[in-house]
Amino acid sequence: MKQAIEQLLRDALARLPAGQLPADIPLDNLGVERTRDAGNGDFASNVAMRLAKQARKPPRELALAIVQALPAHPGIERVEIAGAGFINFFLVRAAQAEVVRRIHDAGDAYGLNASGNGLKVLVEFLSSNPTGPLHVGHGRLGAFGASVANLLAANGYAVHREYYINDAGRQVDILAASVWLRYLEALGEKFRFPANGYKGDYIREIAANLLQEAGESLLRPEGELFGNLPPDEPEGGDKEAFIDALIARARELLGVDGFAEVSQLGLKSILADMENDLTEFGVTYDRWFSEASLAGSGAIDRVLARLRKQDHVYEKDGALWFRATAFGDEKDRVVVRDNGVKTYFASDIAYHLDKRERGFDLLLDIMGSDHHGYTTRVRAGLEALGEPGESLEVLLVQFVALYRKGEKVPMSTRAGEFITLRQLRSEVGNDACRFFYVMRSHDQHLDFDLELAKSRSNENPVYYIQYAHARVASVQRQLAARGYAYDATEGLAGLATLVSPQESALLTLLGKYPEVIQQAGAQRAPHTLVQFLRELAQAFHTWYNAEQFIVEDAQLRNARIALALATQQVVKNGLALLGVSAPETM
RNA sequence: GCGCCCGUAGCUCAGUUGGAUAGAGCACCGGCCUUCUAAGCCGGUGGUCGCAGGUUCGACUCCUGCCGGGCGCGCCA
Repeated sequence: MKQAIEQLLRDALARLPAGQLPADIPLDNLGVERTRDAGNGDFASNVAMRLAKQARKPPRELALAIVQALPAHPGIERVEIAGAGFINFFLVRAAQAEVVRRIHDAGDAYGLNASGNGLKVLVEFLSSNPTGPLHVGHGRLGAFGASVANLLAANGYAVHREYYINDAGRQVDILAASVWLRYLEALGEKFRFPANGYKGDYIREIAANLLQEAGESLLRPEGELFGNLPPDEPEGGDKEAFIDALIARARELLGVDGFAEVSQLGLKSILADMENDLTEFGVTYDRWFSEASLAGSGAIDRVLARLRKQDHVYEKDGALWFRATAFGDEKDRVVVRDNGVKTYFASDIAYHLDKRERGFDLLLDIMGSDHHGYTTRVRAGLEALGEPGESLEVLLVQFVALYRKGEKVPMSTRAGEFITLRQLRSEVGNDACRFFYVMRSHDQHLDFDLELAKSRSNENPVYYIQYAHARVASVQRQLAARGYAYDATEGLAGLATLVSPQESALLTLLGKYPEVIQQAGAQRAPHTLVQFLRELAQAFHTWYNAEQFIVEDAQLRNARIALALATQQVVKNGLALLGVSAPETM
């Protein structure tokens, strides 16, 4: 409808007598929008106000000229000029109810559109270090990333979901060392655990698996391991230096293969656990991409060679630096350290180039807000390799704070007192989790109220929306119980009977749904859909209380049930995009 | 110090990319169940949109400067 009105306005402007408007006025945006207030019609355009200056006419006078030139349209009842020069469009009411037929015909596909034009987009999200279980902060990234990916798919983008596994760096060595030490403890060795090791209980579980798989073959006496190492932090030393020395020693004692066996087992266990956790959460990926594979395939070296050839790198202090400042970054960045080790940033460039080489038009990265600064760097890398900087879009998601009974739940990874995603899911349920995580804009800190998420009452927005869906299912059950059957043909034929204010409000919202999907996708803003669903549920509950659906008059009854079913369908479609279930009973 | 994000009702937040009288939910006050689920509905109280300028027909929205909060600023990953 919006497009139709825009076309009418274009036609009207073209019909205006020559000289009324300068010839070169831009017609890309005619300012057609839904009105907030039904008193101002269904759609409004501010085009007369925008063009008033160029036309050298008062806005209202120009609006009048436009309205007089406006072609008739069967869906538009009347057009009014209001306020400073708004042109308000009032739709024919009976036509409005036709949305019920469209929803009936489209079913699960209602709201889908092709605005994405099949553009290939790779959504990389979460990509947490595989060194421990996912916690509540990761949960938000997962829920948000999955919902954004769903929205893009609904808008006709070709979406690929990917998880980047940081399995190549020092933290994997620390993981391996931690697992091995717990393994030694399990075999009765006694020593103090390193300050910088991973101390979570999951490490002990992995160590137990290691013991089962490897038996005592990896046992080495504690004395050989710790002899002649620099002091750890508790002894006044540097915990970083200590753990590095410990890792080097472990490699000596176990051999490169033995050490790799431990780290592979650790990685495998943690990744399997993450994938399982996320799958239960309804968050799935098309591919888990290994950072280590980039080094293995020579992709990083190829990138470095290209940068060298184009003179985008230089040597200083024994390290190799990328001229990021030439591409808008605030400082140059090291890609190869003086010890010959390639940095994480070097892998990042190679990874993003790889994405482009796989044919993705848009690279959408979704990560925690602490990764700020990353965008400029990686974009600089892409540009240096001849890729357009706009192909990379980064969404930074702000932190989550849990609240229990009004008190902030303390969380610190260091002290090991973090709450895992699994714990949260089992406490409040997947539906409430998925919903609460995307309820707020991603650039807003999220206060996650545990009591509210758990409450089975009208205070809880998840239940409020799900209840609308369940209520319709209940009406259907009641219908059958009273010996009626829903007749869709009659229902759709009787749509013109749906003219009460509540029905009209509901119909308007149902018609708006495709626009909401488009907007939420374009803005990568699932919370927009959340707001909409709440409004829709409210409009439904209001109607439900105002009117009986199961009435004697068969045509009216069927028409009302047709509208109820259409509402149910839209609630279901919307919740599906958010990864929230639509229950038949509650 | 520099960079990014945020500041809207008592609390948590929307605000359709510059439009009409700034909106929800919670909390609070008052009503509605012999009738399809009261996990619901109806009505009411509540605002100097952090502050000060600027841009224009029009600013919560854009620009500048302050104030306040969060995060980030390694040859870490």
